[in-house]
Amino acid sequence: MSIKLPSPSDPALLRSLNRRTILRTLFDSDSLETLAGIVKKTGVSRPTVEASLAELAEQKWIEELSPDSSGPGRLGRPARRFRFRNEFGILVGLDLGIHKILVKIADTRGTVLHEHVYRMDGTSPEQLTVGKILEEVRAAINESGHRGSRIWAMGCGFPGVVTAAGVVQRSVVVPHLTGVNLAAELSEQLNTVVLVENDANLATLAEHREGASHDARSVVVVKTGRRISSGLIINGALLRGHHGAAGEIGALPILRWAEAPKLKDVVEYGQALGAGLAALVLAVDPEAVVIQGEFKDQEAALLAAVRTELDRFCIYTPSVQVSKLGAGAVAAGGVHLAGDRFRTDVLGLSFAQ
Amino acid sequence: MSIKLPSPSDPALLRSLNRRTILRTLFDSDSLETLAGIVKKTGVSRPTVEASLAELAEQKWIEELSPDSSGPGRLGRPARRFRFRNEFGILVGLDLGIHKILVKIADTRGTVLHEHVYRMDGTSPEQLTVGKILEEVRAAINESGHRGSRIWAMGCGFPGVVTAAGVVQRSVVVPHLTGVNLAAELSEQLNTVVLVENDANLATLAEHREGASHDARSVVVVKTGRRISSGLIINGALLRGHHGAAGEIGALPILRWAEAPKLKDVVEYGQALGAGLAALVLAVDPEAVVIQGEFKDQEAALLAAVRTELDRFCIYTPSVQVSKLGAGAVAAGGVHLAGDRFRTDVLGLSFAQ
DNA sequence: TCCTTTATGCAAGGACATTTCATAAAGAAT
DNA sequence: ATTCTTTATGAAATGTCCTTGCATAAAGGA
Repeated sequence: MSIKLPSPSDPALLRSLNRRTILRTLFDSDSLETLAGIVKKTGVSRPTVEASLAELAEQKWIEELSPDSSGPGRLGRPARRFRFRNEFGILVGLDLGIHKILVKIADTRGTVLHEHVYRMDGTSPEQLTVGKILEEVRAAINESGHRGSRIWAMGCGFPGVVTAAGVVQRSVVVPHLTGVNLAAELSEQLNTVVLVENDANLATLAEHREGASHDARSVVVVKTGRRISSGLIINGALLRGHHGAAGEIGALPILRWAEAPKLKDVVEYGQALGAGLAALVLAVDPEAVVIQGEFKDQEAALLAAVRTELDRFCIYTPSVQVSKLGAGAVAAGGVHLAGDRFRTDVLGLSFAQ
Repeated sequence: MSIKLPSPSDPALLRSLNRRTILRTLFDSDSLETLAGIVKKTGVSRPTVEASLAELAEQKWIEELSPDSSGPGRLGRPARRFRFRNEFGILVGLDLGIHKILVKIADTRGTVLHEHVYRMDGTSPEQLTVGKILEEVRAAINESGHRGSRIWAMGCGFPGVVTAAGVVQRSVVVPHLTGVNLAAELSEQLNTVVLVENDANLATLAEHREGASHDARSVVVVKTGRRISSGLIINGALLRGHHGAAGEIGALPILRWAEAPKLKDVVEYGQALGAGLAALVLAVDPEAVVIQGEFKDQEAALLAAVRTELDRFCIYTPSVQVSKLGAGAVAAGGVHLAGDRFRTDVLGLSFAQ
């Protein structure tokens, strides 16, 4: 699936590296790029850029558009223009739960093109099967008009502990899936890379990429509700933990009593939350803390209570915010996970210094 | 200081990359390597290896030894033999405290060649100045017989919070150094890269590299004593935190009361420690927990108490051990930090897939 | 002394990248 | 309409680096 690089002993490595650089330049650029523009941006010589563009166009990664000579101050011979074909394949983000299966279809840049949801009443968790998941994913793809498109990667949020390989280790809400290799089964049927991750962790990833803590290097995200859990971003990357169980702080007594919060007690709740988080904040020293949950007009009071408590215990109190992401956070995180994989595989990581 | 790589548009990149591969092969190999052996190991063609070896020898990174034809089953023309000149420069590890300044001098592989200690009674912390530090480091280098050698990097453990750039942010034990840019001042005088890090964090690094949790991907290390603090290894790397204050869990009430533990109360102490660590273990899901401190024959009782408490709260209880590293842990961590920098700069990171 | 084995020396050939000079296509000026 | 200026493309020459393949060197064993 991933695109391999030749070894350093093969001169073809240079061509591959340059092709990547150029593809990445087009990927990163919102507007169109001209040949001469790429030469200037990358510092690579024109003949090389030209050859790479030809190869990339042949492989359908990019396409050449007709030259544009319109516009006022445009002097000289019109430049050849190119664009990244972000519709070349798709990414899938998936939120698996007992109340809904939510599927997001995105282009390779991560822009969501279509959303599809299948709702359940939550009383029959055994409805959630590999077959049902496949059915809804395929329905979503068909609705989006991408039947037959290549799926570059799929990121799935699952309510439970999942190993790095994608095997369900344990789940309180859907115990019948324990032991199932979700990643392998979905991967085989959909013929793509499937990444399965704890749902709270995926929501954390979404928070980091497009939410309140956008681009902070290290973030603690706390999900409140029936059960409290958390997720950690460390150095810009999601922390999975040794068993894939990082973030499961719901078992803590200090936080457990606060289940099912009443809005009247929001200050008390905030105090408990702050005290519970203090250990984590002191240990990790994050840049930001984000709280996910429904607080309506009590938001300010909650934040104040949490901040006060953190101030009491911590050396450095991070920024504390309430999440603005809604019910689509987990699936959005799935799209990000898939997009990360796509960029790693296809565009390559930054060059090792 | 660091060795830069040409851009991918320069064919010389290949040569640099191959030179690195070959240098790393010699660095990683304990015994001597022959030319033909390197060819087989790396897969690079012989003429290329030959050219790279010649360049590396010219730059004094490696040296050629006389061919060795002795030995029983050694048939054929004797191979040319090469070795990495691990004495080409040195690494320095430093432990700065109010009771001692400990300096470790190591070769570029991280093997400690010499230790030097300057003891203080702890009552006059203002003794610890940049000038005094320099004096002891220079004394250590001279004693080790490496006067004039190039220092590739120095890693310093400091009792306080230090920014990533090396500026002392706060320190309870040596408050007079607050605001001092330790890294910059030492770097200028010693003409080398200086990395300053919290001392507990450096001890954590040492624990990860040569201690009880050797090579675990994620580790929580707890330092007990007058003041409790911790360090985290995440994905094999030390967690600094946004302000460089990661691990300062000593401010927690649940842990604070346990200061100055009496050995009689070791079970009670272990329970408090386990309860305090539970939040961290649940959040991070580490592979191992290591406890540093003096417990003598009470060790087993302490471990049992901590484990019991962790079992009560956690989903997955990590392995819990007591540290075997002694008073030299911080300086050892400094050597590792310096060694990491050396390997990154000189040998390069693994090639980005 | 000759054969086998292991290793080095050297030349030929191919892939890439860069620089340089010539040509093409547009707007602006005469 | 023609010419000039600007911007961009086309194509050839040159050099670096790597690999393959053949010849040579240096050891032990028969």
